Amino acid sequence: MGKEIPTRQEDYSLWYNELVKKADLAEHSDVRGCMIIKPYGYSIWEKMQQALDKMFKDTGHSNAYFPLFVPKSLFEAEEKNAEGFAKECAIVTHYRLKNDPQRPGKLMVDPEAKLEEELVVRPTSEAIIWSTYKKWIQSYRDLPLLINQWANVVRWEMRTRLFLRTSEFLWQEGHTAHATSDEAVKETLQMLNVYAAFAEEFMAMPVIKGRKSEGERFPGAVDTYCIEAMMQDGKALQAGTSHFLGQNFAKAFNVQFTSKEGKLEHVWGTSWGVSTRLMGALIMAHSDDDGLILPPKLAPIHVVIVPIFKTEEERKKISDKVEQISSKIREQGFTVKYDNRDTQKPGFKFAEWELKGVPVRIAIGPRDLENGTVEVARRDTKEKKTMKMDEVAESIPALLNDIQQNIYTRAFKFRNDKTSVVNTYDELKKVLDEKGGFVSAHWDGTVETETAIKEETKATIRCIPLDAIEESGKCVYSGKDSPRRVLFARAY
RNA sequence: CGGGGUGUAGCACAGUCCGGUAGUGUACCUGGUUUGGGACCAGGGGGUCCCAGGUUCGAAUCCUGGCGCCCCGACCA
Repeated sequence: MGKEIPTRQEDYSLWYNELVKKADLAEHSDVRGCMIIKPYGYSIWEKMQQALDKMFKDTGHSNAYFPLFVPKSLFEAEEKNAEGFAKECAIVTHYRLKNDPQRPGKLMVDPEAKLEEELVVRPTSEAIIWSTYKKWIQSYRDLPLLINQWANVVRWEMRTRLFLRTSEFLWQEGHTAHATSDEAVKETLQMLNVYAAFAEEFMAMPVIKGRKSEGERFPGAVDTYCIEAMMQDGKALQAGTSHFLGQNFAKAFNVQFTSKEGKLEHVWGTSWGVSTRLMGALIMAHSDDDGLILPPKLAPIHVVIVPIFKTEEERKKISDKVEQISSKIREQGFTVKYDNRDTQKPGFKFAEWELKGVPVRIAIGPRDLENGTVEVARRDTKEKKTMKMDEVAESIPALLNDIQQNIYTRAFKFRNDKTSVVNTYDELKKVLDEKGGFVSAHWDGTVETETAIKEETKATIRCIPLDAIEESGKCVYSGKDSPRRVLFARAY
């Protein structure tokens, strides 16, 4: 990229778009607000999927798939949910096109093929899934029902941004049903913890676990929990949510079961999801002015090997050595890319793989052949060192581990630096304007105060941290009593 | 939907005020020299100048009307 990470919001947006494009991750589609995820970008998403999917299975969940279309009447059943999404729904009204008599060779919607009932393209699947759960659940023996779906959803947002907010996006949505409220709450928190663990261990991105305020709650949920991350421009990003639905959907869709005691009761629900937005989080959490930096645990390519050669003979000699090194690295469970293209120069390749965020690069040239060495460069610090050729392969696991740790620590420090504690409204405004980041402040717990602060400062309550200390204070806005601090930030 | 910007080669842009039939960089192709941090030289291919209509001998350029995209806002579990 060759530029400093910009601080102005507008410049940061352009910088972000350029990075996404140059690192070969994704591009805007000609289709309104949609995104084309390119093979390299998709391979990172696949790594995320694999890691998450394993965590879901380890906690007892199974995958299933439900329809893309939700009949409008089903969609309406849970009123708050329907209302919350109504403004951003794509709707199918017809099922056929026909030749346009006015314009030869063109097609038009066949007015005779109007659907009796419109189909909503799912913005989320609660409705279609709970209408199915009604059929699947009769007895406490059918519970808990622990299901996850990998799918695409459509939300017709006013304004879109690559990965962070697109009209169509890929995600996973878990939907569970339980016999008791306690069990459902436990599930909600368990999945929140799964998300936090994924963000921290795999994405090397520290997150704050918390509960959403009433104003930010998922429509139809009793309680919404989230993980919040801090991006390098000082804005917060909601990286995942887990909802305790109470009996709202069970009642809306009449999902009842007979308990051990023989009583008919409504089940208790949860839903939780993360999306390709995590890709945006990954990019904005770690990139530098040379491009993307990938945590080794999500990198599709762990090590890239670049040969430096003048003659065909040299290339062959290097290739033989590379063969030995890369097979030793692969044996340890890592992926190696040998970039032996003779169409690009080494310097070009160095820059290209750095842009794509490959954690480790090994360069081998004639000088190394002579000395029995290689040059090893790490992406996170751009540090280079010369190593013995026959020792490099076994040093890789520790190096990758170190990179994973280092970028986590770096992001953690950054977030801490960007977290402020304030006690007055003036301080809150000042910090938001000058420093950004999370601001910890007392809040009286009312929607009115939250809305007023949002309107005046553009900052929202990101969450009420789960580990917030109980301390009595005065709301920075209203001066009323507050039992604990909450986190404010401007957010994506 | 408001404010601002923009639409010309795959990409990034100049040319538009002042009308004369399209250019630069990069990428691409060919040949040669190169190769330890984004190579160099020479040659070459590539365009409905967003769309529609109008003015004019002649429109990328002027006029009218559409549309798209970008950034900021509004919106955003």
